[in-house]
Amino acid sequence: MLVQNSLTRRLEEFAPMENGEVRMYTCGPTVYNYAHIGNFRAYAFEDILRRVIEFNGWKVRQVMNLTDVDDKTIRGANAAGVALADYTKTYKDAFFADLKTLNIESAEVYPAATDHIPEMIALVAKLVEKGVAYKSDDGSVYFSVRKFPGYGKLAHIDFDNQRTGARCLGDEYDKENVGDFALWKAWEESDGPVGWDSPWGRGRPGWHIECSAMSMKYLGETFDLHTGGIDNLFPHHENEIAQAEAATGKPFVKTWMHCAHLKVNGEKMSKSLGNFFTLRDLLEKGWSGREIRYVLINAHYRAGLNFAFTALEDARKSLARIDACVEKATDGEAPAWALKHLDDFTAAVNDDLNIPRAFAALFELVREANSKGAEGTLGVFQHMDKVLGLIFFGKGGKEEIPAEIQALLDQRAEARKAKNWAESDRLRDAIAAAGWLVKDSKSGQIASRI
RNA sequence: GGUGGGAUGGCCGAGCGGUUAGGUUACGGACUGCAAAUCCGUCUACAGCGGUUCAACUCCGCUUCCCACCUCCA
Repeated sequence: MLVQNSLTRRLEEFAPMENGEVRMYTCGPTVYNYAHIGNFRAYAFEDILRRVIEFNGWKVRQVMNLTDVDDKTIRGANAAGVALADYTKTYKDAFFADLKTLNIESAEVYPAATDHIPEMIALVAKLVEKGVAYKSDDGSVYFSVRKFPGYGKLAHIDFDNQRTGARCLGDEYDKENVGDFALWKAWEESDGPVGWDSPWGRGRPGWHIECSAMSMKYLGETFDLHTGGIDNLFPHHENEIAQAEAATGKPFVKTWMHCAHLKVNGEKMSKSLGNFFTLRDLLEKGWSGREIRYVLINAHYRAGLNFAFTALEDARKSLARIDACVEKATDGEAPAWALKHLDDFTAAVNDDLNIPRAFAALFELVREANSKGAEGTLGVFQHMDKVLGLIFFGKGGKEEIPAEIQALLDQRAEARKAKNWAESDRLRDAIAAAGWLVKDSKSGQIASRI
């Protein structure tokens, strides 16, 4: 299995570091709102990643954090006048429901930041002890990036040659260096009831510290894989490395992977452009999780993905074609040509998760099964679906044919037997008007909901 | 200004120094009483301009445009 490591910017052979089990950390949602489809592109990518790892016969121990304390969650909770935990619970629940909708496999652990404050305080304390972090006058604790050689190795940024961005100049924090980031933030008026006691006074953790603390708690000080959206590469992941490695003196993560952003109709998704969609928005428009999943995974994860409604339409038709073929597929020994397509499929997913190429192999299988017969191909479809997770997922079981439709079908069968084509066509139109499509096959009429 | 990633046929979207990606659409054919489905075929695709090469969509340079990151957005 070959994957691109963001750390080296190279394709590398990937295998578990120990015991055939991959320890993987994926940055999860900040639960202050319903997640949008751009967020879900990242989770879908991570789902594909873990499925391909499993496809290769390895086990996965995945940890996905829930950021339930930060500026946005605090602001939202205080504005709504509810406790932080109550406020975030709504969005935690929604997030898990959405993962189910998209058939994203569950991680083994979903640690919430607020359940791990002691671990974070301990890590910050260790960094202070080691002299790479300092307390400022306002009671916040900052990480001193100058004290960590190699800061910038993930983002490949040379900080000695960086000009100070305009955004930093107005910074009111009491930092020694503009690049220093908060490990612990002193309590402020706007935090309201949110806060925890610490050796540095009341406050709350900085954003980055939760991932370092929780990943090491559940996966160890060095683990296999860490992923997220490309925007997390810097500063978030860079800072995670700094925190973890400065504390332990050991390499934090072997392989980092990042997926590109999603655009909508060629533009950046934003509320002002009116092209901002949550998963729920799309479901309301009548698209299924299965169709959305198809669009989200049918582009290489490192390439920008253009989310368009025409792509959803294409997905719907493509899935219908797959369904029709799978319907005919049977158990038994797979023909050689089907196994050839499975080989192509396997090679594609192991080549840095090339899912579009994997789909091509799937469609070659469909086409050949349609022309040569689908006997014995079921197992191949099932095998491919271990990675894709949409061939057998959410197909929407066959709808029961209502009695009045069945009556029309029976009449039509009679008319056809008598070769009364005019009557047959009239009945077909009548059935269509009632919302059902009739197809005539060798084995008789097949009716399906339009 | 710095850094990174892009521009592929009507649309979506892979890819490689020379051989069909795939999906979807449109058109034609086979099949069908007619449809539908299915199969087969077709549509001067590689942003522009130079260069390297026997050969470039694929490598190099320049130009145009797009996206991302540059200190808490997947």
